[in-house]
Amino acid sequence: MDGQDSSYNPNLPPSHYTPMIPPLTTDVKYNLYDTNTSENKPFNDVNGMLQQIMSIVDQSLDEAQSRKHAFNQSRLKPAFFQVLCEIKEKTAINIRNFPEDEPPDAQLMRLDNMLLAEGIAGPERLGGSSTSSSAASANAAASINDESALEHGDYRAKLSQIRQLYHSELEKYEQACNDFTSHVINLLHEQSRARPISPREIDRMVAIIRKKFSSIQLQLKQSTCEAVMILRSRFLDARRKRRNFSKTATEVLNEYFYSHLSNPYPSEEAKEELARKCGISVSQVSNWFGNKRIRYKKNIGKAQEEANLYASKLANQAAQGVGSMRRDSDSSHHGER
DNA sequence: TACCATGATTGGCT
DNA sequence: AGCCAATCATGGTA
Repeated sequence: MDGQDSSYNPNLPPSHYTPMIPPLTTDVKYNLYDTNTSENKPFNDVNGMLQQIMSIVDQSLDEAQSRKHAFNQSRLKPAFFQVLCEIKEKTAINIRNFPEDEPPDAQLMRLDNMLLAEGIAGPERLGGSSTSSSAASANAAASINDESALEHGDYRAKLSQIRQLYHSELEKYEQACNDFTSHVINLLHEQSRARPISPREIDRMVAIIRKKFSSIQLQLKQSTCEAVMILRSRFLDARRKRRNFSKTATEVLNEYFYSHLSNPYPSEEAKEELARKCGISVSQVSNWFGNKRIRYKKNIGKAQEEANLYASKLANQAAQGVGSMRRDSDSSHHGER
């Protein structure tokens, strides 16, 4: 075998050996390991040793126990264990056919990427995302950001809550995994004095444990991703997060609508101005007019009062002298109602 | 809690 | 691209 295996000595020095399983007998005779007794001599050459081991099942418990201890003290034991380890490597272990280098799980990678993208898994990042975006889209009414700042903060708070939970859980699993792994390693090391265990076997066991724990982590990551998705859909889906426009905004929009009732189709420039006045986006203005037109048409009777309301409002404004800058198309053509 | 109001979305049309 | 109509999903309220 290679140098790694040949250098491996599965045994502590015999003098340090303490049996894990206490002798079944309390008879002191077999607890004194006298290497000078005739029974122990056969362990000094390979053939004798093998013979002793093979016939151990025929012996009484006490006798077998005694031989076991004699074997443990034999100078041939390390070499013997080494051979057994090599045989194991070639046969029994391979039956399990443990995949040595399994490809990284695709799902796990996806989850990791997402967690990284959401700022859950990566390093803590400072909340500078909104400042740059608002600067970039200056025309999109600064007050929108003000209005949604509270919710945005709420979103970030919930996200960091998820992040915190994720990290503490992850750490917990990591800790548990390490504890368990070192425990098993210790156990195997201890057992390697009594039975042939190769370092590769231990490595494999560690790999198995890590795999088990990583599947637990996978579940954690999965549920974290789920939580983030739910959070996102709650907070970032505008449709779900519909807010009524402010009273002044609807007033401005209605004012325009009823003063242009004959042709309630604001131009792009008009939309932009309305958007600016109302602190909403242009597409929101378009939505509003779309909804308004269709709903006005559907229920003209009901809208009549509203129309009168805004008509009188306009009249008042005109009477108060604001009318110096006449509203262009209002009085000239509103024949239909 | 039921019901209506309202902003957003979707699909089809021009 | 802009619009209409239907629809969704939530907000507000009696």
